[in-house]
Formats: sequence, C-alpha cells, structure tokens
Amino acid sequence: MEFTSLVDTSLDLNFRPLRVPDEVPKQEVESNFIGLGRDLMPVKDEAGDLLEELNRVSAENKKLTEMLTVMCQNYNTLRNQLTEYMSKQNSSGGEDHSTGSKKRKVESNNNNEIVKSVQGLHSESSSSDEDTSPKKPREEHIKTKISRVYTRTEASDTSLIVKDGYQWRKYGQKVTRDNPSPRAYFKCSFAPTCPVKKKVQRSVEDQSILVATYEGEHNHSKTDATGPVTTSPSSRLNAKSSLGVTHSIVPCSTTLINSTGPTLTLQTDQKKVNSNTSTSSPSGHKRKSPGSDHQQNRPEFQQFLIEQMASSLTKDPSFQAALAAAISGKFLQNNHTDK
DNA sequence: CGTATTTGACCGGCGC
DNA sequence: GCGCCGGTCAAATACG
Repeated sequence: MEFTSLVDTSLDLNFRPLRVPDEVPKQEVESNFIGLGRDLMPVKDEAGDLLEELNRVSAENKKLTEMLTVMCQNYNTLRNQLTEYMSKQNSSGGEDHSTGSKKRKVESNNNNEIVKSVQGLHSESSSSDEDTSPKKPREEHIKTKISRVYTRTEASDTSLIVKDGYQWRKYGQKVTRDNPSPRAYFKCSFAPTCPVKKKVQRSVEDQSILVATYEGEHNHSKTDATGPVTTSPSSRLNAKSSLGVTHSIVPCSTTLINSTGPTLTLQTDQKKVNSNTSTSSPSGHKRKSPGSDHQQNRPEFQQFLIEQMASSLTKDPSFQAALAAAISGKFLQNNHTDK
C-alpha cells in the first residue's frame, strides 16, 4: 500500500527541517549582519532566531500531526481490510484451503487469535492462560506470539530463506496438503534457549511471495555479527535511517522490506498492521465485502487504536533510539551553530 | 572434522 | 479406533 510512501518512518523527515533553517538562515543572518553594518543589536538577532525557531517548531509540529493523521487513516484502512479478510476466512473456512475438507484446530485457533487481537481485546494473554477449553495440550503454544511476514522473492528462488536478521536452523521440510510448495521449519539457533520458530512457505496464489510465520518471542537481541544480518531486511530498514543509529529490533514486530519487493507484516499480538505498496499480497485480493467493522468505527475504539499506536511507538527501542539520536543531534547542532 | 542441511520416519492431535 | 495431517526428530549427507 502507499503507507511508507506517504510516511517516512526513518525520522529523516522530522530531522531535515531542523537542519535547513539552521544552515540557510544562518547565512542570511550573517549577510544581513554584514550588509547592514555592525550596528544591529545581537539581542534582536537572538529574538529573530527564537521566532524563527518557534515558527519552525510549529511547522514541524503541524507536519507531525498530519503524518499522524495519515498514519491513523492508513492504519484503520489496513486493519479494516485485515478484519474483513479474517472474518471472511472464518466464515468460509478459508479460501486458501478450498480443497481441504478438514481444517486443523490449531490453524483455526490461530485465526481466532488474530481476529481477537484485531478486535482490540486487552486480555488475550490472560484469557489464553485461563482458556476454558477442556483440551488444552499446550498452554504455551496458545500464548506464543504469532506473526506473519509476506516477503516477495524471485519465483525461481527455491531456497525458502527469509532474511530477517536472526540466525535460523532448518529442522524440517514438509509438503502440506493445501499448498503444493514445501513448507520449511526453522528454529532460532542464535540462543539455545530461544523458543522462536519460523515456518516459511510460498503463497498459493503468488509463488513469488514467501509467507513466513513466526511463533514466539526472541529472548535475545538480533544476531548482529553473524549470518544474513548484513543484508537482512530489518537491518536495511534500520540503515535507512539517516541518523546512523544501530539498534536491535523488537522481535517479530517489524515490517520487513525485502530487496525485491514489498512485504506485509500482520501483527497478531500488538494490534498493529503495517504495509507498504503491496496490493497483491495473499490477503489483498480477498478484500471484497465491506462491512463487519462496526466496532472499529466507534470513536472510543479509534481512541484506543491511537493509544495503542502511541504505546507501540514509545515501547519500541528502535523508535526510542532514533528519537534520542535525533534530539541529541539537534542539541549538538545547536551548540555547534551557536559558537 | 565440525557444522548445517536434507529427508524419511515417527509422533500426536483431530475428525470421522 | 483408524486414518489423515502437520510438526518434529535424527540419521545421512553436503559443505567449508
């Protein structure tokens, strides 16, 4: 979708307005200073600078407000589409499994979990702890975070490798019933205790799209020194920041951008859906029937969404690091230009 | 030779 | 209880 094209998440957009007025007006001030002689009072310059700064901050604030509005709109749109897709899949038993007569309970549980989180219920973790289902073989399985990442690759590429900055060990491969392409099973091999698993399979509709399903949370940071890190989509996402900030990413909560095309992340535990220019994602073509979005149009629900987004941003170490770098950079720049 | 990957066998849940 | 199916194990193999 047009999400990332509209909103530059690298903070570069935020940062740039800080520089331009610092550089250009400085020259103007100097030229004024020279042109008008030295009888201009420095206090007046300072006041002018302050006014300029105030205007700049106001403009920046306005810009940020607009960005937030756009983000909210895009977020609502995407979430509505996801909800439609999920409800449709639930009602029809899943279009991806049209040939299958039976649907495994695990998968329907996952779908329920996704829809549940999409509907904004606060208590998914606690409710899954106290699941009233009589048969509950693996509580931790239900508790695990599950997210899907759609990655566009070359259709001829059969490696089933999704580079995400972590180190994975393949422990199995299966051909599933609903998809002729094999599904690969990976475990996080960076830390022996890391419980995260990953399943990678090509999309039925579009063979050039890899669907990576992550289960669990990493209990370590990214494997920055090894493996595919240097070319990982996430690190590329980080490197996109002009601030030069290197940091770890919140596990399983990042939109990944593949080298060959757009990706779509479905966040199943933080009510967050990110997307970019993809309109042909596996879920995308099923967005047909409008409706089934009574709840998300309610103002209090939208307020809740905004709070969730703000909360996600403030909890995101990447965002915090970028923000800190931007602020400190601004201070340093101010100190430098003041001298 | 050590490590990673492959792949057939096995296990357990689920539906009938 | 049986068969189907997804997920996992582990021996064999490949690779650096």
